[in-house]
Amino acid sequence: MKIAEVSQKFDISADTLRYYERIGLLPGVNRSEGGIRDYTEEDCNWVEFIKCMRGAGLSIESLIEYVSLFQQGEKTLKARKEILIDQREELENRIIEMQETLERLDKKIEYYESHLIPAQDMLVIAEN
Amino acid sequence: MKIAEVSQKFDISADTLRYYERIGLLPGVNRSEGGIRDYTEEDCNWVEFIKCMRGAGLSIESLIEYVSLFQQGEKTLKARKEILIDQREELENRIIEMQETLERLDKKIEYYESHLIPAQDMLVIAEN
DNA sequence: CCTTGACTTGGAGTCAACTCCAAGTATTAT
DNA sequence: ATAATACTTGGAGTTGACTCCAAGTCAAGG
Repeated sequence: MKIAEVSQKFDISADTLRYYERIGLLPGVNRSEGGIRDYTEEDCNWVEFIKCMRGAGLSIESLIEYVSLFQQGEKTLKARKEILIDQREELENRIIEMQETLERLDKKIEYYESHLIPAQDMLVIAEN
Repeated sequence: MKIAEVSQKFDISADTLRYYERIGLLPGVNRSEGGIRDYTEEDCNWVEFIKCMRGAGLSIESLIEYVSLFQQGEKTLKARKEILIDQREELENRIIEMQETLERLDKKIEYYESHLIPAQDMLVIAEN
């Protein structure tokens, strides 16, 4: 699969794909004789995985580390698992924080919904 | 309240507070005769609010718009409510996406937990 | 009054994560 | 074979959100 197809399939710009490769996040992509990238099925899986994890806010740094350990084989199973657990924890915390903020927004919207907000109560809207 | 206190109270650097003021996210902070910032209770509420919303990933741009409408008074109630609803929606979508990723991470961790991963199954870990 | 430390400004610098560019090479359609 | 299109590279530029800096002003203690 050429870069343009991968780009379209996963809605990631070709520049970003090349960038990921450059920084070691997507290593070992095969090339044709002419030097043109040819993504395997496995490469595509990684692309999809990275896109998903980046979408959830995992840092590129931690993903590079994960991928790099992966490439070093079975002896890194433990370290890889630890990264996953760490990142899982951080993600969960972010989600919890965001849910609290969501609830806060809901309350604010309720205030606005009840058309009962005189100017002097505006402060309350900001506070809550 | 002086900037250093506000900075400490909300764990936001004084530079960031000044930056927020400059870009119109935290307008109308009072000054002493000498020109030194003196945050009111209401200013502090805004600081806290902004910190919370930024923490959940709302863009500074949308927050500036909200604050700016707020300052224009009651006639902007509808527009403000719309911003809140839009942002709430986006936030919810992000949360949902992140929860899916959390579940995916959990599955991956489970794989690692069951010490049954031979080298040729590594692909599966990447895929799932 | 003088020193010390906190505050002020405008503007420059940093960081992560892309995104774009120019010059060149490869592939494909005619 | 040639033109048009897609790909390559290294490196520069951009964006959002800060973060730092220098030079100057202000305020509190001795």
